[in-house]
Amino acid sequence: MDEAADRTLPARNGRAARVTIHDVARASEVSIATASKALSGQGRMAVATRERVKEVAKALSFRPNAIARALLKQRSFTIGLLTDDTYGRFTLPVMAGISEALVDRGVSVFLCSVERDSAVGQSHVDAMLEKQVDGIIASGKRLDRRLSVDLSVVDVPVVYAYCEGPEGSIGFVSDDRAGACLAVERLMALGRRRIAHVTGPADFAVVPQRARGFAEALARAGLRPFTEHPMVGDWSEAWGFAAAERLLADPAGRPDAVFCGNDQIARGLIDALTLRGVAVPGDIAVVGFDNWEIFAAATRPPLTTVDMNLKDLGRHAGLTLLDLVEGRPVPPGVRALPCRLVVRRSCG
Amino acid sequence: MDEAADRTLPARNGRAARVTIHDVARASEVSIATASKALSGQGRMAVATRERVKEVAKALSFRPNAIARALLKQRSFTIGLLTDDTYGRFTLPVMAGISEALVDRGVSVFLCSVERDSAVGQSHVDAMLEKQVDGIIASGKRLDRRLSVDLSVVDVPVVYAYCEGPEGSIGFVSDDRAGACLAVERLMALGRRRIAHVTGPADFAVVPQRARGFAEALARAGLRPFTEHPMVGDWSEAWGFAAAERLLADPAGRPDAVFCGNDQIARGLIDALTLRGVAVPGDIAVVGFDNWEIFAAATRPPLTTVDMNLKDLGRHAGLTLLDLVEGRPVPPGVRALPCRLVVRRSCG
DNA sequence: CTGAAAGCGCTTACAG
DNA sequence: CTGAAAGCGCTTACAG
Repeated sequence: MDEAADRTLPARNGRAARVTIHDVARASEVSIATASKALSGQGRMAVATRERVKEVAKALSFRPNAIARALLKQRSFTIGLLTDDTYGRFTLPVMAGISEALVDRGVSVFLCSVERDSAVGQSHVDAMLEKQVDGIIASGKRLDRRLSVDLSVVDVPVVYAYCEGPEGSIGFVSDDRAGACLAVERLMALGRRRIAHVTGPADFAVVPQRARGFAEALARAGLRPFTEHPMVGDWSEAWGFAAAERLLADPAGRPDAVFCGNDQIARGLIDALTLRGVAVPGDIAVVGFDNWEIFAAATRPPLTTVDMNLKDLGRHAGLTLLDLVEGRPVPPGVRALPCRLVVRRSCG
Repeated sequence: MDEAADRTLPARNGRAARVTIHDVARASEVSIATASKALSGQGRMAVATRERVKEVAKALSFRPNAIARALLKQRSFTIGLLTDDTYGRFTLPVMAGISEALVDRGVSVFLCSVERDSAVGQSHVDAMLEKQVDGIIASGKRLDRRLSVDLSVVDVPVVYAYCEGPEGSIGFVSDDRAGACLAVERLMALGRRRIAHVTGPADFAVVPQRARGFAEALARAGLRPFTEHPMVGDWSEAWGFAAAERLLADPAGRPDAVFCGNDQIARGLIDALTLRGVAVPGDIAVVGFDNWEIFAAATRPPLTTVDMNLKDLGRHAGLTLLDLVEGRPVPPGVRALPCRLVVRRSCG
């Protein structure tokens, strides 16, 4: 054993050769089959032998070669994560949730960004499949967009996270309609009755969803929206700023609250209100959507906003993919996961 | 061949069995050795045979098993990317650059976030090593912080990207001093002479670096800083806002330009100036640092700022790791990569 | 020009 | 209780 522990390892390309189960077996004076059984904890064997092998393995800093195991077991304990939003704000928490859920079960995550060019994206998917990923998670920055790569023919399980998938696939999205209800219910609970909705471009699926939650929550309370239709613009601070000015200019009177389609719009709107001497939340309460900390916390006053729980969404996607990989049945369909309201000072 | 192409593949766990080089060989009526040689493009062989094998492989959608190859070649074409900044703004472009540089060479990237808890982080590193990564890139959100895991004993090459490494390691950082010079030179070229520096906490390494660039550029032009010492606060809009008010209140007169330590500070400062009726860039020109689009482009007026070229930094780190993996010598040391100035309207 | 054999590092029935 | 053998899918000398 001592001899084994300090024998000089043969050089390999300038680096120390890895120590294999062969080395462990030799130093423990057992066969590699026995060494394997001892280390895996499987089967019955003399306790003394098992302990001895384990000690030797430790002394040699033996690290089992997962590649060899994967080849044998036809399971790599590796998944692929595709995203078309490397810079973005949405995929990041989703990724973190996926990673967190899987890394605990010994599964590692290949990250791969598929951008506009679908040929490049497809070749990345091919690379993942060659590396024998056990499954793939497709994630994106828009609920209503597909990735540019075709995953329908892939022969491993696929789960979609914050991303549109084909008919009959398994996916997770945030329940933006219900999230919008939370926001509006909060405003109403504070006594606000003249509530406007300033939001993003109507061709984003989330826009009508959030607008529906807004309208439904008001309707349940017997209220009508402050403007007949939601005020639609782009997702920018500039639009929020402009929307505020439009609202203030209306001779028909002002709203006492605004539910914004995202935090940037809310930020711009609050800035404009402040510049015009309108108190937030005193005169007009504001709620945003996204809980993008860097905006929500920096707004003056800090912004109450809807958080989509994207990390949780990622966790669900990861665990569900694991179910599929391990053969547990999962019914197809898209699950909408709940949002939560994060209360800060902008709504009183 | 036809028979092979449409034979039903044996089921494997409910899914289609993967087609192996065995299947290709059988359908092409050659040995697997020949099939391998045909597909790899290596060695001399009858052109007709090679073509036939290739066609069969295509017809069968043969996808070589990279795991088997990795086991044999002792090279996984996989690297590990560690970061302690899953949510953050810095690691993202770095990651994208790494990925981009490596994916083209057939190398896939395991993403792994190591947070506070170093025990968990270490176990992630172990998982990567068991999966036989060819090398590791450590990246972070601060140039002057180490990751919580110890990589000095790891037996694969390691490169540090926007992250502090141990003595004698190989790393890449941005040249913030030179970046600051760019900013100040621009302001001086526009005729500004009374230039202040409002920056972040002095215990961030980048703060003295940027301050040094600021001071050096001024000194070269025979100018002195508007305030004797840089104005130090935190990295927030709120601090920028407060700093503006302090500058305006000074009876000794106003600066005609401010170089800010980051874009958030610049944003807050510009907001405050605008509120007080000071024209940007007319009365006071402003330059930021980071080029965080979501701030820099949304500022009114849009912000001129220093971009650290982080994607490029990631690309360098990736390619350098590849050099090490493939045995090309790389001298140790930290390389500071150039920044670039992105000109928008805030500096005229 | 083509194929049989050995082997990468491991696990798993099966025999002794 | 322990070990010999087969095999995961591939590549690479080497022999024919």
